[in-house]
Amino acid sequence: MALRHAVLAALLEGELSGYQLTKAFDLGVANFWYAQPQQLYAELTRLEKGRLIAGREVIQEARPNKRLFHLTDAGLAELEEFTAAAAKPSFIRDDLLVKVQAADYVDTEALMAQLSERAAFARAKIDLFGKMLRSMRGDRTEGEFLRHGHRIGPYLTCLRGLAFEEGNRDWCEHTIAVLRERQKAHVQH
Amino acid sequence: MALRHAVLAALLEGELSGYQLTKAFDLGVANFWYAQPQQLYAELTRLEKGRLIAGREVIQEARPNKRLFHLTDAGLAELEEFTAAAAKPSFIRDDLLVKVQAADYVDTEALMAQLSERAAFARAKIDLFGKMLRSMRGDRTEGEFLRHGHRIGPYLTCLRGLAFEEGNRDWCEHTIAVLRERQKAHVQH
DNA sequence: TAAGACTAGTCACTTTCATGACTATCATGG
DNA sequence: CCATGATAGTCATGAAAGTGACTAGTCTTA
Repeated sequence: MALRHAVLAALLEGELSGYQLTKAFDLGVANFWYAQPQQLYAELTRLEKGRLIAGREVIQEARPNKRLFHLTDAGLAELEEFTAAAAKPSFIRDDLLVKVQAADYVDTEALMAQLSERAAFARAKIDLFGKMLRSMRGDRTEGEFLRHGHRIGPYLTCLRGLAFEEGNRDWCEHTIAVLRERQKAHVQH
Repeated sequence: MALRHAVLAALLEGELSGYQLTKAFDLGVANFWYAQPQQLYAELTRLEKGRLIAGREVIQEARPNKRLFHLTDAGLAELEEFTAAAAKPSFIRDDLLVKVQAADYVDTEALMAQLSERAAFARAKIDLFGKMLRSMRGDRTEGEFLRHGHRIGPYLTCLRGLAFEEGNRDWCEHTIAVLRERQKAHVQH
């Protein structure tokens, strides 16, 4: 029951089609969850059956018809219940960390390539988050916006995403530097 | 195929029993993955069947007998192959972020309680990581250790875990402060 | 003007993860 | 001397997440 609530939270923004949701959850734009189209469509079906969301069909001319979903009262209640329930601690769970854990025993070259790829990915997301934050707060300062803005949830999660990716970038760069220096030292012997 | 490689990477440390592994992966001590005992035992069984690890029984007097596992050559090869393969990007996936995303619509009191619980948890882990790092590097400085230490993988992943938890702590505290100030402002109207 | 990307979604299937309940024995504290 | 808690695991089952393959029309651009 996890993606479930992420979808409900996303629908707080207003009406969204399944396809729009996939855009948000897909390429990592959603900074608080991630899921693939198939999972989202399946979840939407389940949620609609449970009457936590309701959809209405929109007939379109130039492109396929779509269904726009919105939260029902029951859906909002469910989300509130979920928020009140105790959260389990979260952990990093990342292939790349497993690989670095094994760094002393495996091919360093391949590992460094992956670390720099990840660093590049992180930089791209940092960029994206910066733009999203700016667009959410408009011409107000961050402090101003957080004090008086009317919808700060997405802004706050975006801030976490930003910090997380900055952490990724810094760690990847640092790790690369360490591995490179050891490589150099090793060659000299 | 993810826990699988995390277990292999953990066994690089040397021989470990299933029970010792659970201690490492359990309460979040392992900074690069997390799993419950049942999953680990199941994974160990699978890995042994696939001959990626091998176990030997140790008969004990005062406590139950145990099986110590170690990597086989095939296991090391598998780990190397895994490390060379492209890593998929990782995402934060956290209940708490979903809840904050909904912050504008749900009970703030309960949410703040969870945020401060999480902050406390993060502080505890920061402490733990600090101790682990110190014990790994001994009396050397970090730079010294990273240049010349003979096993730096766990140290590097530990650094990522530390930074992650510092990020959690800071974000939780900041978010609490923001929510509290809004609450205050709201009451005054 | 054909290839490729975008909108909009579905079906079937597998792999992973998580949970609860259970069995033993021994050591320690109150 | 009895209740915890640590050591060392096992079994069964359910929930969640991930993957591949597909349909079908439209818009863009090289």
